[in-house]
Amino acid sequence: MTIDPGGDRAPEDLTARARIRDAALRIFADRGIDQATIREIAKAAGVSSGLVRHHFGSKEALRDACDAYAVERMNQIRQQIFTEGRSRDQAFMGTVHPVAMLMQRYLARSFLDGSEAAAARFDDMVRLSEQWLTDHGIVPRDLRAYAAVFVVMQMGVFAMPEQVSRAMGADVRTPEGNARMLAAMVDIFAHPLLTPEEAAMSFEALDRFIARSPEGGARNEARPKE
Amino acid sequence: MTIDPGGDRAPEDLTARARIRDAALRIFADRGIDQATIREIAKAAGVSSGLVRHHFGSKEALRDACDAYAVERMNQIRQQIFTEGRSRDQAFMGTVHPVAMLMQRYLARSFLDGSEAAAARFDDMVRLSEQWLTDHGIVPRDLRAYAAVFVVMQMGVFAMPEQVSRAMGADVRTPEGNARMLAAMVDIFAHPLLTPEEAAMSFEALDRFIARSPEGGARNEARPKE
DNA sequence: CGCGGGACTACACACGTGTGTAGTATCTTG
DNA sequence: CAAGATACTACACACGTGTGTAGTCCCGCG
Repeated sequence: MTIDPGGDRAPEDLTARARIRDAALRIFADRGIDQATIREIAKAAGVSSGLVRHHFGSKEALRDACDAYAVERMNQIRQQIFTEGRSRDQAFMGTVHPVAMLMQRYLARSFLDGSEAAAARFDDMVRLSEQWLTDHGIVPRDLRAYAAVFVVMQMGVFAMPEQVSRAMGADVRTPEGNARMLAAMVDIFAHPLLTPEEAAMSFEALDRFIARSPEGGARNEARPKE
Repeated sequence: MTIDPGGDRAPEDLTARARIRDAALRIFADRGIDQATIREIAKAAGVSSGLVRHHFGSKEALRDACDAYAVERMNQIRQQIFTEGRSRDQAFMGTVHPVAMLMQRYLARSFLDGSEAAAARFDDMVRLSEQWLTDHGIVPRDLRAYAAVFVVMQMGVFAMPEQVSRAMGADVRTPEGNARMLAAMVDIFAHPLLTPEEAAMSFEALDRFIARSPEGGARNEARPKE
């Protein structure tokens, strides 16, 4: 099953440029950005490889276009869910949207590969997480590290869909499999996994390492790129 | 700072074969397996590229050797920590060991890239997680999905060290930065992030999707490859 | 000493890659 | 209609890759 990043439009109705971008987004998300080839994308879009270059200039520029489009689509979906008054469960329901699923996988790949745009996007997500945590009255020992780890944990789930699918016995790239995976995430975050005693012992041991470092103790220095 | 996968031995004391394997492990973990090149590994090991082939036959075989060595080293470390009677916090303290840090990053890359050995290793970790959860008296709604997601979440942290480091403002590839990151993980798992009401609403919404699928409801079918 | 085998290197090959270029079709617009 | 731009293709180039091959060095052993 292939997901159309454009939504409900039929592929033949799209311009070649849009078809290329959609194919790139999907293949980038599936194979990883470095592994994907221009020719493969062109073939999937039903055009020549030269046309990809004609429209986007380079692979890097094509990736930038995908980044921008992914962010735009995610914002659209967020907006749509929000204005539909589904704010109760927006955080998780948004991710079962087929297009959102694809975008999440694309973004995860983007984080893995690394780029300026990806870094900026990641920092956005960390900021959003910090806000969410603060709004929920959660006050971690180390807010920034907490939020950063929180984000990578969530994205890790979208970064290794094959492993999760095989272990679960259901394809997480389908809405149903994805929903089941998300339900497991909710379950994880709904209950504590460590007893206070276990956590205290781990903290004590880990703090010894952190304190040993000259920089490890500093926690609230200026954010890189605010 | 580069970590020596072999431990405390000086690089010049190792055989060329071991130096190649160590260099491969480190470069695979840093760049990703597909991105790493034989020539780069050879250069890092101080040998010719032909020697890599002479000793390992192919890149895939080199990777297999790294897989086997990573598992072996991880078991050694686990054993060591266990026999030292540090079982209280073994789960997290083991991962601050410099070699263990590297192996975790290697394994994460391995999961991302995908291979038979990686899949088997992942399934091992899922099984271990299921056991750990059961031993801790945690009974999730969907044990297999829960354990699978739990594993990818943890590995996701090791898969995107650059993103976490930048957001945290400290390199998680150092023992201190890693310890700080792990402390954040402990903090996340020590307290619930969702209220029972929030979790219930999310479950209700997600279950609608799961129930819609013919396969989504089945959860305890035979494990693939037990 | 002789010599055989493993460690090791230098070099070449085939291939896939992103990119460049020239040319053709198709659409737009005055 | 004319003509210029735009969409699009086919083909070639330079380069890095994993892999193959021939040859050299060196150590152990009869």
